[in-house]
Amino acid sequence: MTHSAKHHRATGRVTLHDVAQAAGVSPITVSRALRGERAVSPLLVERVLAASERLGYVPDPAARALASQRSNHVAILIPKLSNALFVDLLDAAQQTLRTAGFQALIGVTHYDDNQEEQLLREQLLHRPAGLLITGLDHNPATRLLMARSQVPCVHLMDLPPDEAMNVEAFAGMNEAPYCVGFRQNEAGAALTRELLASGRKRIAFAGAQLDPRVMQRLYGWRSALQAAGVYEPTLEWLNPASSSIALGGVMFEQIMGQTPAVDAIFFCNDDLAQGALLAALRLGVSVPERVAIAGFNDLTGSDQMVPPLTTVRTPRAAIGEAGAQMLLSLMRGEAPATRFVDLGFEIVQRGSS
Amino acid sequence: MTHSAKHHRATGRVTLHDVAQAAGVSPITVSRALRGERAVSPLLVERVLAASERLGYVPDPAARALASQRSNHVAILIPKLSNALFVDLLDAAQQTLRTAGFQALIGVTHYDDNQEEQLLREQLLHRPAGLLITGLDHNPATRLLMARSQVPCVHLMDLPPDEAMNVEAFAGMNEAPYCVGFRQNEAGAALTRELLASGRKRIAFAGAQLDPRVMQRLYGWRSALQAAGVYEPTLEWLNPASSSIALGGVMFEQIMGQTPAVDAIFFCNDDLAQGALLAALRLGVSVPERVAIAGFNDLTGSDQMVPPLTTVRTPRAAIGEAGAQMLLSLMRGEAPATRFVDLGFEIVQRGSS
DNA sequence: ACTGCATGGGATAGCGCTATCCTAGTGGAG
DNA sequence: CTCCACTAGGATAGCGCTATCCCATGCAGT
Repeated sequence: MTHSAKHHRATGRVTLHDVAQAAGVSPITVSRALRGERAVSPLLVERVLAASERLGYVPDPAARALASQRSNHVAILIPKLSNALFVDLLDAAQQTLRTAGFQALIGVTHYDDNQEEQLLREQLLHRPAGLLITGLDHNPATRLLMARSQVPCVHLMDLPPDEAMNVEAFAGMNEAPYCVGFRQNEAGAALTRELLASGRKRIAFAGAQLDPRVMQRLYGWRSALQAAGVYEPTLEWLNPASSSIALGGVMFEQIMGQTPAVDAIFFCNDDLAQGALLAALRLGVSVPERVAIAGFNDLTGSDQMVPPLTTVRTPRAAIGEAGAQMLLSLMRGEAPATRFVDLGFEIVQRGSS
Repeated sequence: MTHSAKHHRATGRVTLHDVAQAAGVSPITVSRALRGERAVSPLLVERVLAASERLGYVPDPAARALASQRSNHVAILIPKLSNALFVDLLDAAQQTLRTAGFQALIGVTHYDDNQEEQLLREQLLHRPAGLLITGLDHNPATRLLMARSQVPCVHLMDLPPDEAMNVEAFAGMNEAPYCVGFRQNEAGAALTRELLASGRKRIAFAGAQLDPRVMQRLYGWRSALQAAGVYEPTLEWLNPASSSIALGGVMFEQIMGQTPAVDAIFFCNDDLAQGALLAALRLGVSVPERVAIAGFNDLTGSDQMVPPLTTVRTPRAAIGEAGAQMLLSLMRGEAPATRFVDLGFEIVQRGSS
């Protein structure tokens, strides 16, 4: 067996070695030229690129991961796929990452802290180059995993509440997290103020799932009502079950049955509100005359409802994209100008209020 | 530096070596014991498992992939995340695979053959252990990639049309594909027959997206109408745009405006049908008196519509799970009893027809 | 001329695992 | 008693890449 025969790998794959031979340089130079690591003379870079192109060389992710202790995977953790919100988030993030050459590893936590921890543990085995995770609150074990793994991480959807923006609030952590989202509480308050401005006095809040973002919206609603002096605990309707169109109908009936004086209902998610509108149709309750209905997120179909649903348009796709972009820059070792990106929200006034 | 110091890896990771030393066996024996490959004496297996447990050993997927040329990834290709159908499929498949220790790599093709090919190419670099792909028709380059990669593959949602079940139809391929799905054309025909049985005579078909599955439903509808002798080409309404609630409304108006004699409309997907029901409410067209509406897939909310939507319940979650299970058995090297798994469908008669 | 040091290239040594071949020990058939 | 499969373990050699150290060169400072 000659020396050159040694380079005919059994797998038939075109390797760095092959490219190096073809370009007349050493393998490490090929590696550096292709990755843009360290300085390589332009002449050699060109020869390497040409050879690589000619042979159809594609780096092996597994070998890279093993040698460098870093893969081209990015772990994405979201709570549920049954909520269109997270699907949009995932879609945008995944798309952005792929364009930059990264593969998304998705994990669905089902709003379960232990599952989240378990998923993170599994995904960290793949030495992901980055991590996108929904929300800011995770159990201590999860936080420890994230910190110890040294994997750059961006939190999506949530921003820390204003009062926590100061340094002390992150005393427990080494450094403040990177977040892309919007202020859920402000959005909740803004929508509530809008309802108040239109003359509604007894505005109920109907929440399901009760994740931290729903609770933030609740706090926003509560503060707006309190500011107007019309807050009452009986206006809070919280149901830990999963948010769905069907549940919206059920909650609507419940609220109308038990609190007839209510003149508006703010549902924490559009699917609930859509279910409420359909239930109203079924029951012959006129919206918005008898009661105004408002939702959150401006999901598909909300503009088509009868009447069209007043809601808050949330920039979930933009959050997915911007979050991915921020992660990409972190993975390049850059320090983003700001740790908190607030993409805002928009009140969409429609016929239901 | 002593010999034993050699085993203190820089990364701090617990390796096969560490477990081997702790168990007093060779690394390869640990590898075999943990994987269940070849026979290892029960005594040693126990010692290895104990040591592995004690040290908290977790195999490195990248090293495994490099050495074995096979990763624990499974590539999943679906057309869109904006259609709840595929999200449900993905959710179930991903869940099932994860339980078996596999990581899903998702790829969204956007119904684009070239994107599909490109995505497959990228995912094959990761040497996935298996592949789940939506549909049966792919461009030749994609088929070639699949064939050459030797990666076990299961096709979801579609089944080959009956007449193609014989061997000749797969003459071009080495072997027939593995499929888990249901007969889209039969479902289309069955729903149409149901509408006919309820006395409807002029049943329009409204299709969007026009992927192969929609076309199959169209053929089913067409054959049922032809069998009843009431087929007319003007009853076909095909729109290549993406299926959505809004589009359903638009198509409804269009159909009612241009073909007043229509007494039923079969929409190829529930989102269209939901949009149509909402449009009917807005326009004051009474359903089902003036016109019956039927959809397909029984998506979320269809049962909550006013009136509730008649539709076809399709077993998409079951398809995702069964497809993943079939793939798992293929990856274990087993030969499933049958290449085609038909999970059927169910007509759901509701108020809209 | 000598030192200092930045620059661009390569040799070497793994990353952590598995495929493959090899060997020593077994037990039954002839 | 020999021979031969057959079993259970191990030694060896990579998989394809990158981290790390090393060396040759060139050029400014004294």
